[in-house]
Amino acid sequence: MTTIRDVARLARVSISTVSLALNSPQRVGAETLDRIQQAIKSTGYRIDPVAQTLARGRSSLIGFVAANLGNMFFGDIRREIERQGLDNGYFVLIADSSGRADLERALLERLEAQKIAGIALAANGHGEEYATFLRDFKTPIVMFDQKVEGAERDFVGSDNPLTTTILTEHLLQLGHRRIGFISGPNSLHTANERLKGFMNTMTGAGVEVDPSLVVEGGYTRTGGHAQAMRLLTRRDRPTAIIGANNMTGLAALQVMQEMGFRCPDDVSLAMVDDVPWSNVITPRITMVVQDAQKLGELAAQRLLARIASPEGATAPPEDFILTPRFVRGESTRRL
Amino acid sequence: MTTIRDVARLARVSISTVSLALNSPQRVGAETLDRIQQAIKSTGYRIDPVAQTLARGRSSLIGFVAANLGNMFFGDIRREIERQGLDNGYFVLIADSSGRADLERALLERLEAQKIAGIALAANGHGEEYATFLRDFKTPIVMFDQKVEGAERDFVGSDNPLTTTILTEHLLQLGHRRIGFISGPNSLHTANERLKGFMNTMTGAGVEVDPSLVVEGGYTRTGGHAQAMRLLTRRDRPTAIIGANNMTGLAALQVMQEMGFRCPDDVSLAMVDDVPWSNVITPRITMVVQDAQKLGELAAQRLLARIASPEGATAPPEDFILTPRFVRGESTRRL
DNA sequence: ACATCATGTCGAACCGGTTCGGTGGCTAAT
DNA sequence: ATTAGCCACCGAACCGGTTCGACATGATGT
Repeated sequence: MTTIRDVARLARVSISTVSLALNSPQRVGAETLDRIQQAIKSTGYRIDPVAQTLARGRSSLIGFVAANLGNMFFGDIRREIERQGLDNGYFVLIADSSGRADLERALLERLEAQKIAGIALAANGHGEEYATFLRDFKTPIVMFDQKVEGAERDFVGSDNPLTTTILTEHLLQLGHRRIGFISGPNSLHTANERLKGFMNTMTGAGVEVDPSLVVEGGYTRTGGHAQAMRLLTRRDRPTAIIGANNMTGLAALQVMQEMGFRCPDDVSLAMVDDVPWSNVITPRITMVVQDAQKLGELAAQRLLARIASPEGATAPPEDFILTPRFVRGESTRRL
Repeated sequence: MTTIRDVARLARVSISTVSLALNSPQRVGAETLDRIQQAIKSTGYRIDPVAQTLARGRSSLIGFVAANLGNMFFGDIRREIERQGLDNGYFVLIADSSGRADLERALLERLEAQKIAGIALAANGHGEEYATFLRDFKTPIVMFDQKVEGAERDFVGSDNPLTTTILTEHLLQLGHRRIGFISGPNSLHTANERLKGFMNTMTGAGVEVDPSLVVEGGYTRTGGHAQAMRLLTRRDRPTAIIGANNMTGLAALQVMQEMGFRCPDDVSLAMVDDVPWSNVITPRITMVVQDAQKLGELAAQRLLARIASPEGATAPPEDFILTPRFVRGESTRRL
């Protein structure tokens, strides 16, 4: 391994001059700069990022923390952050919290110990104590998808109440009144907002919500499956089901198939978020989708800005809310 | 930040003793050890991984490099490696090469500069020069999925010729003779082996293969779509199609749906590898699946063994080949 | 009683960079 | 001619650990 000292010796300058040449070339004399660059070429010198991190107190790594990388939604965001990160010289360190707040916290602390430059986080914790933890974190954090009230961090997400409002209005328009709603964990911001969107739209339309038709599927496949099963085995089963995310929506479809119900003839279905290959699933599911790529873009830009400049670090936190898009499928029919 | 020197001062020992206490407690006197641990508790000292990496010349990070994290297959493997890694104190640094060999190589070099402890790699490069690059890499590497001849590294994968052999035999048994095969990039080991499995089974059964029915879909959704389109728009279109991986297989299904063909009534379909939610796709696709979790387990174990012990580092490379499993769906019918 | 050895601890060098307070030489202002 | 100021460069301290050789002490062997 050739070090900065080897380069200095070869170029007959001090190591501090080499360091200068590397970091602020304009502050070094033209001829000297030339000699140094020659020496770098001929030795094949590559700066040691670890030593640099130790000396600078900050690495060129960016952290990406989410609940479930298997979910295409997070995958798309990750890809975008990784792309922009690499372009700016950052490596992306990925960690999957599996939706566990305690694990997520441990991960964040480990990332911080690595002197990571910044973190993109889809939080799974909640509550005041957690918000304080996030607020006092010294490393720049940009939150996406899940907003944590009181964390006072940049946030990039979608208009979540709107997602379910759109789907609910759509179903109401088709004549549905008994609508089952498979919600997410009430510790999650998006889950609460989506539930709110549903409830408000229903009551706003003068339709009373049967509370037993609102179930909590944990945003997961297994949770969604169990709850869809509960909804569909009832005598007075709903005429339509809304899945608050892609996992629970598809789980509901799976249950319908397993139980021999036909969608949409027997039960209508709509959900929030897309999945890969949704266009080969029969029936094409009616959904509201978020622009994951755009979300990733915004999150990455904001994070890089925070990291790069001192003024970026002190700017007040900002929210970026995108409007989701309605995609009509064939999984909903007029009653 | 409290450092090792703070702890040393508080425990009234030298910093080297604190370091000893941390790394080989049995070499430190009981009473001294006690004082040091007290000091650690009371200061809340946490070792700085960056400084440790610099001093040791090796970090506690593991790299995971694959072509497409969005593909569930890689996702499952990643999850397993991450799980085992975390259990052993390793963080997993993920990088997506997007299937580009040059990018992959750059990523590997960056990982090495981070003094990463080990790498799990699904290679996308090929050729002798690339094999040499991998062989001479100083960091432990365990390869999975894609074997690179001459790299002389541990390899964890499936019996790839068998995957397509099984599918081909299945289709032959159903009376199919004109079978379209959407292959992967011939720079990839798995693609070649799967193609070989198909060709050998066909000729072994005395069936001549129409070379124009063997196309190269690049293992990607778009490539698979284009090639499936070519196959299905022919007058003498095949009666069955095999997708060499999940992307191309599903792309073929998508084309069938777009063109109004019914599967399996008009064209039969089979593919290698599963996708999430395949059980809500109609028809249920006949496939041969790899045990991704088991693959991840093996890869992680092997990598950790290489990293942990000096004898592990010198052990000769070994191949671990798993047998894939046939999953019969309803996408293939008797002619 | 003396050489031998194991045990516990320490000092100092080292890993490979960054950064800050100089210093010497040269030009510009007074 | 003197002072001021700037430019290019350097020395040394520092980031926070690890590791190795040395040393003091007390136990063991003969």
